[in-house]
Amino acid sequence: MTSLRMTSDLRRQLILGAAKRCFARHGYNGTTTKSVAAAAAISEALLFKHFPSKAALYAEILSEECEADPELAVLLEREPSTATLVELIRGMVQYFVEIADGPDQEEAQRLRLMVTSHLDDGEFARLLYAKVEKLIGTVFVASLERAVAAGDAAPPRSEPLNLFWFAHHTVLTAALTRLPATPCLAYGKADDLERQLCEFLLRGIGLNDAAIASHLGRASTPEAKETAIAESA
Amino acid sequence: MTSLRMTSDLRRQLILGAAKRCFARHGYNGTTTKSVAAAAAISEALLFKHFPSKAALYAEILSEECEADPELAVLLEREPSTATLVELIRGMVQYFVEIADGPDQEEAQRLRLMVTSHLDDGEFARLLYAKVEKLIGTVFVASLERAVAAGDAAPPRSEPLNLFWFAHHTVLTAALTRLPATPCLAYGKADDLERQLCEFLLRGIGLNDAAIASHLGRASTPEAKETAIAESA
DNA sequence: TCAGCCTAGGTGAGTGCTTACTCACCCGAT
DNA sequence: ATCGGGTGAGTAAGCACTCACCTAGGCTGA
Repeated sequence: MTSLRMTSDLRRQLILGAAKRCFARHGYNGTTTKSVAAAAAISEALLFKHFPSKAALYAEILSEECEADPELAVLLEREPSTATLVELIRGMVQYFVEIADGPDQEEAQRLRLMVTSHLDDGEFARLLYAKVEKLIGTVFVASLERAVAAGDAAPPRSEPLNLFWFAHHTVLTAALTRLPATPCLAYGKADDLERQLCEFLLRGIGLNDAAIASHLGRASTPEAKETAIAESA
Repeated sequence: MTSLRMTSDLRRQLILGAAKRCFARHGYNGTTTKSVAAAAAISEALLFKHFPSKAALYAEILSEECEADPELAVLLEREPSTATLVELIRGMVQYFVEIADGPDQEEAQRLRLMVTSHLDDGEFARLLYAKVEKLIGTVFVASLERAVAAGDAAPPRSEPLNLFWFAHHTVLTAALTRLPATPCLAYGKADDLERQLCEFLLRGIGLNDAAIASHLGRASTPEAKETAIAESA
């Protein structure tokens, strides 16, 4: 094994990256420290110089994975409105639908960790749900209120935040079905799965068809998105 | 280890039951043949007299788990209608919501197997999805058509079957969040989570609020269900 | 009737292999 | 010369799986 010398911090990051890939693909029990060391192109001994145990390595990955997406922050800044609500759902759908065919599989790993947490004690999932709720929940609820006030949506008879979670649930499983090499569901070979999901979710949330059509019809390109944002202000 | 003598078939079933519990709770890699033997109150050697390998035991559980629910068959017999559609969704929601606090945890095990399959090669999930589609899909699509014809639902702009899967996705994750000992989401401490889910899903499918209110408002007891069925005929 | 044995349910004590983890040691740069 | 990055060769425990053996009972045949 001939590997270059490097700083401790960089090595740590390389190990974490390799371990993340391994744990996400094979789960905690299905991953061996030997395979992680091989993926990081180092010896097993060096791995244990950086992390005291396999469990500690796993725990560090989980806590690191809790950090928020920077691109999400953009949505937070937006004025609450029907357009923001639609954009929020569309962004969520897009994110989850594209998880499977992401190039680096990083988002797929996050999904795998999230799901395995549900099968375990659920602690990681609770942490992540809480973070998402703090980040997106408020924008969602405020935007829904505005949409109701503007006559774009029916007043919700449910806890508004739950509507967000229901939508989240839908796209999470949709992404899950596309995780294996051969997808679990074909969705009628739909090429516009994204649009179908958006319509379903927005209807479920309570938006009327006119609002959905007007806000969802356009804005498929970033430029168009900007236009929609400008119009909504 | 003092265990009674018994027939080979009965012993097989006891082992399968114990193994199902183990695999569902800890996954394939997390389950040891020793723990399965202990759960079945027999020696490990006897286990291997009945099943040639751990993998074969797991495979048999998966194929056995593919069998359909008998109670589902009732819904198949019903005349397609808006009421049937609502009942279908309500039944599905009820089934998934009650998974977590089922007494024997048998349904929770099925959910766990289903989800772990998605993280693996997805083969078991594909089988089960295909079976569900054959059983419920036709009734769902036919009922949705009737609902549209009756003016209860907007004509779907999506593949109708996908609407069913979207609804299925939602409740699947909802059940998943309630699988750990402490639920991953509180849903605003909702006691009427079932109703909120039904409304969200039926709206998403395209039913108008009047139809939802009239079909969902009543029929919370079996007797009322019968009434609704009779009225829908 | 009953010794004798034969079979099928059942097990304790392993087998070889893999796992997480350790330790004595190496080497290049300061 | 020393110190931190790096390793080969372990170790003890745990894994899936096996084998020689045990024992209760049913069925012979004399």
